[in-house]
Amino acid sequence: MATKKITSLEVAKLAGVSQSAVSRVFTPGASASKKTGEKVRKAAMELGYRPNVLARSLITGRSRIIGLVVAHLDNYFYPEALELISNALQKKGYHVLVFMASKTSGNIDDVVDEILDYQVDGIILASVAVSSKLASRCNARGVPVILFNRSQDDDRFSAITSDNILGGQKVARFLIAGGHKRIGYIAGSEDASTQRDRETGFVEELKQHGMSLYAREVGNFNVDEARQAAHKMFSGNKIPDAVFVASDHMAFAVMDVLRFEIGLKIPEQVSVFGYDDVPVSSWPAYDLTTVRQPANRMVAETVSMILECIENKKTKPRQIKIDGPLIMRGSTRM
Amino acid sequence: MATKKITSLEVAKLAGVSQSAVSRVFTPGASASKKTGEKVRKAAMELGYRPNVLARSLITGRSRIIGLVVAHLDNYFYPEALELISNALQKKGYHVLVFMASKTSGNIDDVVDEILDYQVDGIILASVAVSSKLASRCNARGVPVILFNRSQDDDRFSAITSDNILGGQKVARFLIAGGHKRIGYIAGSEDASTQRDRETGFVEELKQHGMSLYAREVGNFNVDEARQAAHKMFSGNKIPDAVFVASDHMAFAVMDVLRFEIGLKIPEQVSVFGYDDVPVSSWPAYDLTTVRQPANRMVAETVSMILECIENKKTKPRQIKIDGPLIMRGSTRM
DNA sequence: TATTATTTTGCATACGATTGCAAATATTTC
DNA sequence: GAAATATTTGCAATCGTATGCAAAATAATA
Repeated sequence: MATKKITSLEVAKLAGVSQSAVSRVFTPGASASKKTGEKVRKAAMELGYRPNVLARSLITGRSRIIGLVVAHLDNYFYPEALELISNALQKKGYHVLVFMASKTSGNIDDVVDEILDYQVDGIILASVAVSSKLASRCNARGVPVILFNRSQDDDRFSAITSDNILGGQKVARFLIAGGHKRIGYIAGSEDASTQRDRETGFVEELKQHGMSLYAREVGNFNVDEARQAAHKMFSGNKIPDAVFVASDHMAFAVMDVLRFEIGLKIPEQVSVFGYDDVPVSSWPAYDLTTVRQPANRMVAETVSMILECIENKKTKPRQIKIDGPLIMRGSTRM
Repeated sequence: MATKKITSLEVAKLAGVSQSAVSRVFTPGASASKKTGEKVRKAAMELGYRPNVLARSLITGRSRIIGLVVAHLDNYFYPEALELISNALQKKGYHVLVFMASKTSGNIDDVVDEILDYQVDGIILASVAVSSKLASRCNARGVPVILFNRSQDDDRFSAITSDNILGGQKVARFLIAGGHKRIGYIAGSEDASTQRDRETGFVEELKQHGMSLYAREVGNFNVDEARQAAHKMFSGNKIPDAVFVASDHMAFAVMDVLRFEIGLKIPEQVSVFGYDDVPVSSWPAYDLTTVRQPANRMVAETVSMILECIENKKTKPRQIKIDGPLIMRGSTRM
């Protein structure tokens, strides 16, 4: 097998120019005459030459790689986000190095270290929390970090989320307007900002109307735990007439338990409200009323923010909240 | 902002050794005395030094990056596979650079060129077909390419799939044994090997029993088209009593149409059979009988295969088919 | 202790590109 | 056509690390 590497030097020889000329032809914005441009391009084509991105990165200090840490790929909000992020970055000439945080959840810091080893130009953390040690390490290296769908008090990071507090409020208003009197809540992971904000907005709006949570269980953004939570919440004789579930993904499990195990009619006996608006929510089998997290806008903000930080190192971190609409479907009565 | 890069040279100075010593300490299998090892590690820790993977790759010629091209992330088989692949490779010290093929479907070749620019050690193509031009380009560079969940006649690639022909056969046998007389099929993309094989096995087994397809429509592995296909297949007065859908993802759409738009009972009036066994299939709302694609075993084979190819360049490409069990649930009558 | 075998270490080069600088060309202006 | 300006080009250094080679240090053997 002819595993020879084609370098710019060989192209240069064939084209009868210097190696630097070849480099310039392939470097946007460098000066090269039309004539050499053609000669070089022809020779490159002939040899199948393409610049070595790694070598280029070494000298420019920019790898055009973005590290993406993602957990919870089982929540279908994330595959969608991943696809959007990757596509958007690809369009800007960047590429995504993925790191899974799910199985290695304990040691996010190690994961980030590995990412930094690749000299990434930036890091996107999707639904992942970060230690402050790690924060300063990234800061020291001048690598911008953006939190996606998670926020954090640490103001060294930018964070893009939907407006979870407002979302929670909207859900409360909607359920109250629908005449529900016994409203339950199934929480996500207590340490997630999304969980906290959704619950805060929800509970405070209930309070505004002189109400409070009728029941509360924790599902940890996990299908099995959500299932158990539903069982607990609906096993006694004092059951809610509505339940707000902190994510669609959990809401599906809850609906299944209510319908097929407890035997309750949705929405006649219980209204179920989700959060995310993943594709499955619109499928007739669930037809779940939910709050849309506008993935495309969140991704657009994330990408433009990280590129801005890369271009201009002194960009101040910002926290962006994007409002998402209520999507009314059949799992709630009005 | 103290954006200074810590290089091996600085560590060397602090530790009072040569730069090569530092390099050796961080290169597994290189000779360094215990004493210098300690000195270097201490200095490195103090400065927060970590080797630059890119610089290392430049000289070793191995980047420890695997390029992964993936389409159809909306089919939940793939997020799962992606997670498994990434985790498995991470464990072996490799990392995954993702490329989306969905939106840029026309120009897979360009995508692969971009991948090669990063000097990846190998490429995994998930449900993506490849031109032979591209094949030879990868071959010329000595970069192994593995097809995941897709096979191809071109014997320059290894391919890992489930045993789709056998799977199709099993489905046919099961449906026949269940006493179904009018059996329909909703196909995936005609150009996908998975689609072809599933259909081939299915139809041939029907033939073995003196039967043939009662109806056939194409869903192209796409929810909307599957929906339309279901409408077409079940709109006349000659409707099937069973339908095999080439993927779970499409099968959900078909079930929704049958139940909520046509008004048929599953499985009393129609049996629905899927393929993949994605997590949603086991959810009670669908409870879909299906053929499991053993993602974990497929991934294990894929990863060990690609690592083998990387270690030993002259490994011959192989086509591996992995048998998957029938998962019997409530969407089919026996 | 002297001698040989083994490890460890530093020097210098290489990987494949980019880029500042100065020389060489090409272009414009008078 | 000569002088002044602008553009192209090649040379050489550089990015941060790995590694062959020979010298130095250490360990093993007699």
